[in-house]
Amino acid sequence: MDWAHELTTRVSGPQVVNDSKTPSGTVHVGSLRGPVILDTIVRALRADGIETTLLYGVDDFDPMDAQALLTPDAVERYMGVPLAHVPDQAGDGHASYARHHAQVFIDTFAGLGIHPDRYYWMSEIYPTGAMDGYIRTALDRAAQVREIYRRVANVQHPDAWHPISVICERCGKVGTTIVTDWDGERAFYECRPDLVAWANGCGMSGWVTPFAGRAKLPWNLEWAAQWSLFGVTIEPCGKDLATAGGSRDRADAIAREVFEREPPLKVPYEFVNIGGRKMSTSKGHGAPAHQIVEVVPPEQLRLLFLRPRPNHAIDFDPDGTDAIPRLFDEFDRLAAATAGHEVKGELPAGFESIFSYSLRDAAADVEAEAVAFRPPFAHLALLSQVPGVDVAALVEAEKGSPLDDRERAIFEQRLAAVTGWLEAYAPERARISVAEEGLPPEAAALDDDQRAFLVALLPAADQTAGASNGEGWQEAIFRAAEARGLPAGRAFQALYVAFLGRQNGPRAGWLLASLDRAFVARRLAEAAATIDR
RNA sequence: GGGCCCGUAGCUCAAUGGCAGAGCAGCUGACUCUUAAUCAGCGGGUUGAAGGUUCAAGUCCUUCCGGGCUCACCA
Repeated sequence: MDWAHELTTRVSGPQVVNDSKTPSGTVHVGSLRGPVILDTIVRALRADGIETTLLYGVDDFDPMDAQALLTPDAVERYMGVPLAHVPDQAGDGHASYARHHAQVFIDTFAGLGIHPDRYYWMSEIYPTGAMDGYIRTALDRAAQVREIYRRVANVQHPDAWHPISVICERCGKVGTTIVTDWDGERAFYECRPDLVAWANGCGMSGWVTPFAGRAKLPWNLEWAAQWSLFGVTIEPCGKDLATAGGSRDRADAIAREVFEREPPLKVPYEFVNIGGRKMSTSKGHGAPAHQIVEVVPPEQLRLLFLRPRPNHAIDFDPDGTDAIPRLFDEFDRLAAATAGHEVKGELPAGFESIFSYSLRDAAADVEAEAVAFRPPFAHLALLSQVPGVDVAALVEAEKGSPLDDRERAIFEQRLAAVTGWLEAYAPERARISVAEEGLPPEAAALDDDQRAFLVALLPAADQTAGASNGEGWQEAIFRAAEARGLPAGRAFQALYVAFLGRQNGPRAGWLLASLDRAFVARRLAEAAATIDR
């Protein structure tokens, strides 16, 4: 967490933190690292008393370029059109395609406790004329812009190329137009059928005044213009943009040389890998991104993203591993430490900050959150697998007092996470299943004392006089073990082996209480009778 | 080809240039009511390799090996 506070020592005066995103498709979990870093920086700045504004841009004036997300009949008409001018394909009431997809990530951010002071929409900014000064400067200095592209990015545009994309007056596309002349007030553009492979221009050409929303700066220039327009002082960016000669380098050079303003402090960050590989929903790495959000609540997801330094790639492999339970455990450990409890092992520097920045609510009472009761994930996973058990009651029993409202919310969130984890990610060893078909082969290894114990337990399975609930069974188990002089641990082990085929399991009393009584009696007798070796 | 990151215990990761450490897993033991919990203890390393700087290198420099991501049209 030191990384965020280190950052605060490198700046002075009020800060404007900015990021932006093109609302062209769905949000995947890896793309949430940037926003979490952004939000963490803002919280750290404010914690150090630095006046900070968080801006988030919606680049909805960018051309539509994702064919797969358009209905087939809309492809020819809308590919290349500004996202804000494409109708909502989902037909669920949004004003445009851009509004629909932007809403998805705005909602996702809110779910993670990320609340920019202002979302700005480029489709609204351009028509106000706010960008006109930058458009004019860029066109006046077109030769300089071309030189920067060549020098910084090794991109050679034709001499007639100008850094502006006009929105075609006839077909409305912005991705297909090229400006080849500029007379100081008007730009000459052509809407070419073959300018880009993914969209077809209509062939229109003509002179147009490229202001007030009739044209759009290319991304690198638009980025630099945003910095000047909003006075941005800090802006993180992913490694795809941060690479040498990449988008950020070009925008930096344009900011300095064309718009004559020092670019904001750059915070490059690495991506998130699944099992050491690029995140993929189709390559069998087993971690469809949207599923992770269902299983990892906001606080744990924030922790995952903000704990490592931004320039470290995160390797997160939830599939068949205990990565998710450990994430919860680490969160709980940080909570305990923040609450002032003794915890095992070393604590990272600034662990209180890591904990408080992981909380969804930036204004949360950190102390109250830290002391709130949180049932351990793995334990909950076991309890939840025993049919007929009142998990909430057991959790309250563990706590020793009723859960308050906040604790109940945490519990329910965790129970949902546990359920999702068991369904989608949990390793086999975490799953409990009763061997209903027959006695597990492992029962052959039971010794005489254990068999005697099982016999002694038989009366508890009696239809009328037997144990009636989990607690009754639990008591019967201890009594039977004591009567045979068997240590409780070995008694429980005998039961787990007989019913689950494994050395351990969830609370045995409740497990047995959940099963059919005749079945329990039969199984106890079978296991007790097994011939040893 | 350019750039970035990584390589330290079985796994995930720490270590202002100053005695290589945690968590989890593992092993051993304790436990008459949370039994995958809890408590106590143990083992585990040529820090990818080679050179260099230094009183001192996991850390800084050079080269190499390996892994990964990313850019190279647009955004």
